Amino acid sequence: MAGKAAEPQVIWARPERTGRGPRPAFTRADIAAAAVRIADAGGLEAVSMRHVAAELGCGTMSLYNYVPRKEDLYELMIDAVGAEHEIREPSGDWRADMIRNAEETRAIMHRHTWVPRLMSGVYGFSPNTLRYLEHCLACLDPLDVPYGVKTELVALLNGVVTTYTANEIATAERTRSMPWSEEEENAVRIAYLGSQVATGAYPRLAAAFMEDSGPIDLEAVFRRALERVLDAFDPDRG
Amino acid sequence: MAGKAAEPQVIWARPERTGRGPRPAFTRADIAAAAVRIADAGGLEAVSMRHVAAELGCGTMSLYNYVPRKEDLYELMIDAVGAEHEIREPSGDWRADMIRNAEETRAIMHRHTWVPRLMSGVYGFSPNTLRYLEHCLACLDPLDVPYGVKTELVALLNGVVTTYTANEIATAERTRSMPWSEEEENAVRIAYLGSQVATGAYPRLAAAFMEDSGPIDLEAVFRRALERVLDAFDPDRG
DNA sequence: CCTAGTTACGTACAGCGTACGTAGTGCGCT
DNA sequence: AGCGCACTACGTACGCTGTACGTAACTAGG
Repeated sequence: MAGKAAEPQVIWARPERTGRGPRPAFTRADIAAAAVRIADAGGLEAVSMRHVAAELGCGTMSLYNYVPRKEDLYELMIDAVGAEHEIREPSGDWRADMIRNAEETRAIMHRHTWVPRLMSGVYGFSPNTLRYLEHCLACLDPLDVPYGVKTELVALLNGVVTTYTANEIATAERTRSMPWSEEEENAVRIAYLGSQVATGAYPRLAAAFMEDSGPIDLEAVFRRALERVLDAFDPDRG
Repeated sequence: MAGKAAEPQVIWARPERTGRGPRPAFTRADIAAAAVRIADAGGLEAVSMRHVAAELGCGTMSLYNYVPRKEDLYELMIDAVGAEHEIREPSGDWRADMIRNAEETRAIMHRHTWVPRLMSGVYGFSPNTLRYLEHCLACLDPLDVPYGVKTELVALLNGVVTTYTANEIATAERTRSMPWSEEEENAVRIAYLGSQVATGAYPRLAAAFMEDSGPIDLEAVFRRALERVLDAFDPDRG
């Protein structure tokens, strides 16, 4: 009735090549790599259909043969960085393996600081995501709980990794984009926080800031959070 | 040297009114409320400076007197929904109180589905955010650990709430924006997942899907995740 | 009272996603 | 073998975005 309609919305469900017509000049991997390159160099806002097309050396609208909507380009990008996970044989120590996975995810996100911003609103079942998920479950083979619990562990851990790393990146980028130095920015921030705290409305926040006002080791904070989550699933926790 | 420069980057650090010149026609709260109204009705992509100005009944560029950059408008929006947290006297049971806080955050996000997308990349020290943080610490008064641990608990819990709710919203919106029904979408999705799983490359994912393929209770999944996180901090855990 | 700093806002510009139309190409079917 | 159709390629154009800049009106501090 309504003309076209009813193609698969999810890019992974549509075949990369149908066999009819001229050979496509690029693969999805080519396109994803170009977009990733641009995002790494100029941030997520530099990723426009025009820029990606230019990077590939083709007309802007040609891109739409491969990527029906820009949102799908994002999906390709997430999948592309997912390929950077180094899948290795599980060691038998599920805690150590999961920590390694989490640290690797964090490293990937620090390498591609736009990833966390894309994580909300992405389908989540790209080939490399599935590959990584399967790998996590393999690492959890020694843990004797139902698969339902294992998937909850993976979801929880990934969530923590994403939010923690997103925060690290956000604060880092904020200070980077400043025309002034990091010290100045921190001074302004502390001054503001101090002025708020000084009103007496936030006594516990004030106490918390008093407790440790030195420079914080983000890596250590991250590690502690991981251990906490794993503790919650460890039957042998002491 | 370079002309202007060096105004506070963070909107909360600049005063709402300086005392000089004509009385401003709106407050920050007015602007935030207008933006929230638009986002609730038309999604985050409907929030443009022009739309917000029109909603307020003023010229587009007048908005820039109040909000130097669009990013700051987002900041106002996050603060505005933060006001929806109902701060009530802690009960003495920190687990119950924190679960209540988390459920309330989840409810707010479901009421304003654009919140999770804005959480990455926002400053995080708006007045209402500080208020909420202070409240969480107050709820944790009965827990006898250093403030450092308490703030880590709050951060971890908020992270979990955000990612879980973001996922719920993402899948819900995906099926809503379909021209076809939810059943059809699910059929396509299951068909795709099934085709992937059928390759034999993901045996554990296959097993996990076999284990429970019925409709899942998202609320219960969320609750379990909360309990897990709280377990990790509970000295009295059995 | 004067004047500097503010509010208000119209205009303008560069860039965005993408609908649409047209031309060329090569696989699959008859 | 060759027809036809589905595909690739891409230029043009439209409506929208954020916001720099200039101008006019206004008001509080010195």
